[in-house]
Amino acid sequence: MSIPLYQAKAEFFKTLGHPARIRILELLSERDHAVHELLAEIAIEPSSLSQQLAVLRRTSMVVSRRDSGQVVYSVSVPEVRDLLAAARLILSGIVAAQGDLEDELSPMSAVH
Amino acid sequence: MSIPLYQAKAEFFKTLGHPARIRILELLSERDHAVHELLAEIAIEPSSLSQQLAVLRRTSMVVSRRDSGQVVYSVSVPEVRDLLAAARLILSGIVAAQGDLEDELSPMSAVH
DNA sequence: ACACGACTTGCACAGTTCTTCAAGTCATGT
DNA sequence: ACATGACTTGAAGAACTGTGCAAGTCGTGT
Repeated sequence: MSIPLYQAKAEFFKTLGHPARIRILELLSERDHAVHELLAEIAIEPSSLSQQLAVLRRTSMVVSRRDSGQVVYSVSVPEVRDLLAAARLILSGIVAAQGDLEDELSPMSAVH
Repeated sequence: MSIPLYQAKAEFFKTLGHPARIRILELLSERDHAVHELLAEIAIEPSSLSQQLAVLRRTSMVVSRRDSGQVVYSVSVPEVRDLLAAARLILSGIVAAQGDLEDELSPMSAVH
């Protein structure tokens, strides 16, 4: 049952490898959100949101609790904020180095 | 004309979401390596290694140069090291919370 | 010019992940 | 007890990713 570390890391990053899941984590790292609040911010089917939340729950990155008829999610590991920040840093470095990728990346950027 | 940032982030993390690519980045963040050196450390087919290197090249996370008959790779963004460290931190947090995966995480965790 | 080692690329097959629809659960208000 | 709003789950097909083999390129030494 020995899962090598690099394997665990890969799984971990894979969990972050989806736009909706990134959005969720960013919103949750600001403050806790009920599912319907997330739904209002992220343009996606309820069932799809639920699927992505399930992925994040499975990897223990978020936890949910019931609160007066709603389900409220929160990040279980506060360091997630640091990680997203580190990613932002690297990303801006890469973008700056490439200089001109921004234009190609714009389709559908209206949303955010 | 801004990139949907969460989309770019997701792509970025997706790039990290593969055991071989994690290994590669860890090795390269120690020092530059020629392909055949990577091959000696990572147990995969040459063509598979090459494919994964291509993925990392495409996302500008590594660069390659030819050097006396060999191809040498290096990380192009030094902050990658920080990112891997941040991931390690979160991972150990999650693991500690879950309790019993720790043993598996020790092989080679001395350095990384 | 030729062979060889060091890599990379193309490709087909297999496995994995996403998306959506339909159905199901659960707690609250009437 | 029933309806409703708030979510979750199951499942099927589409889309994407990874793997290994065969073939190809590139540079160096003979």
